[in-house]
Amino acid sequence: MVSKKCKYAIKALIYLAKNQTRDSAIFSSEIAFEEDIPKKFLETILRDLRNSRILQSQRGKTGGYRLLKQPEHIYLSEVMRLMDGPIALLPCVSLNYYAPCEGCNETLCKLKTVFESVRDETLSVLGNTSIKDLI
Amino acid sequence: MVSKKCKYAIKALIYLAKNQTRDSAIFSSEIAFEEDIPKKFLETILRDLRNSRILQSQRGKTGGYRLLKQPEHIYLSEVMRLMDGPIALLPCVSLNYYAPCEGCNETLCKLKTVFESVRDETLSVLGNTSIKDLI
DNA sequence: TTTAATACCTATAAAAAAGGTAGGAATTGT
DNA sequence: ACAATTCCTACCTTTTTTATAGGTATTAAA
Repeated sequence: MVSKKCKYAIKALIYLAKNQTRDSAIFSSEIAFEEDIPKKFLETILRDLRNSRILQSQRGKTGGYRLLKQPEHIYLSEVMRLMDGPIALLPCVSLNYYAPCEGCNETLCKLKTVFESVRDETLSVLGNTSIKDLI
Repeated sequence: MVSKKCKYAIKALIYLAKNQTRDSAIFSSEIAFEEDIPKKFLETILRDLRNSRILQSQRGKTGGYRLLKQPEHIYLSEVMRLMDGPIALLPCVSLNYYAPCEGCNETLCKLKTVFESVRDETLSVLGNTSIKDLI
């Protein structure tokens, strides 16, 4: 399941994308109020998005957040990986968070090929859907 | 991610399928030992599988477990739903565990259609892979 | 230079879920 | 009667999720 944190991140990104044309940066408090997201929780989410160069931030009295990447280049797969970790359902088939299965012969394990298929099908959707598509 | 509980269930089912031809039922202790699954934990898993008519059990000294459904009719989607709940990544697109999204207009929400696609693609794999396919 | 409003940072905490155990009751073939 | 099993309820521990508290650093404007 997609976590609340991840849903909040997507909502915030959509909000920022819709209000991109504004002159000033957008306060986290505004996003929190408009999208009904706990303020302090949202701050940690926006910081993560800034750290991975999806947003840029400005400090001080007239500070706030802006998109750094354009909405059409922010894919759901990227946001979900950032917030929730792997897309894959097994660590041993994860592209970005690979970890070996304990006590399972990967060359013989037939589960592996099944969950590689699931991963590929899932990524073909999430890797082709951007924030722009959600507006 | 698939939980350990679910992996244990799949392993146990594969073990039972491989040893189907035996005269006697198979002890949970044997499965636990052979597949390296905590014994007491496995008992609760086998009970769930029996309650949903995938296994049948026999009590007493010569008791044990047997498959009730044939391996080719036990699909991963069924086992995963039983162990981990919904396949879908959002409650509002779950076929078997539907729950409305709070504070999200479902008719307008574009996330919904995206995650319906993910669900359908995932089910097309998991709903067509049986325990027999994993042996 | 003060002030006020913001982003930023670290630590903490409450709630839920995952993973597993304990102890014994009920059942059944020998 | 006995031994070995399934079955059942309750509990426990650790990890993850979902936040909150309290303050520091930064910046524009008064």
